[in-house]
Amino acid sequence: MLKTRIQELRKQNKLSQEELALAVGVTRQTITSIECGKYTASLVLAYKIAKYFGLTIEEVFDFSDVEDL
Amino acid sequence: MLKTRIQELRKQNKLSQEELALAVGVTRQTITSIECGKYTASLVLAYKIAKYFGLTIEEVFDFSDVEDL
DNA sequence: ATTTTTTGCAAAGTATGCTTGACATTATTT
DNA sequence: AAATAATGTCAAGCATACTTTGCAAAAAAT
Repeated sequence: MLKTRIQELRKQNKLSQEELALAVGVTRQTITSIECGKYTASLVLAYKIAKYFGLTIEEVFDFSDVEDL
Repeated sequence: MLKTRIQELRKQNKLSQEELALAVGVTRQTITSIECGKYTASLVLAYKIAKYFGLTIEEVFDFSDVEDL
């Protein structure tokens, strides 16, 4: 499962899960599940979250555990 | 549906769909479907494809049509 | 021109992302 | 201390990513 900086970024910006969810057009449970590692965000959702924080996808999601090509 | 530069990058590198598929660990049909816009790649697959070409996700996938936040 | 490689497509099935609704626990506020 | 806000979780269901097999057409190679 991918690690993410979402929780860290959210707290830096004093943002609740619900506010972020609303901003990127998903439900709060979706944000919770991604933060807690239940599943990986879709590409479009990953983009929306990164853009919301003014970052790239690679800056928000940690791909270091993805098996080598 | 997201536009991608996959086909363009593949041809620049003289790579068949099957070779790319093998390299990133999916089937040929998955590459075809993504190139033809049948569906959007998952986040991890998007990363693997971008990394294969030595690019970032944002350089391979075109998010300009994703609705504004 | 014939063979071989590459590509597009279709249908059925499995796996995973996301929703809805609801409840319990932990912060935070007053 | 009591009320409110924020978070984690569970289950059922829908939507979409991906697989498998197989066939047909287009492109490339011989």
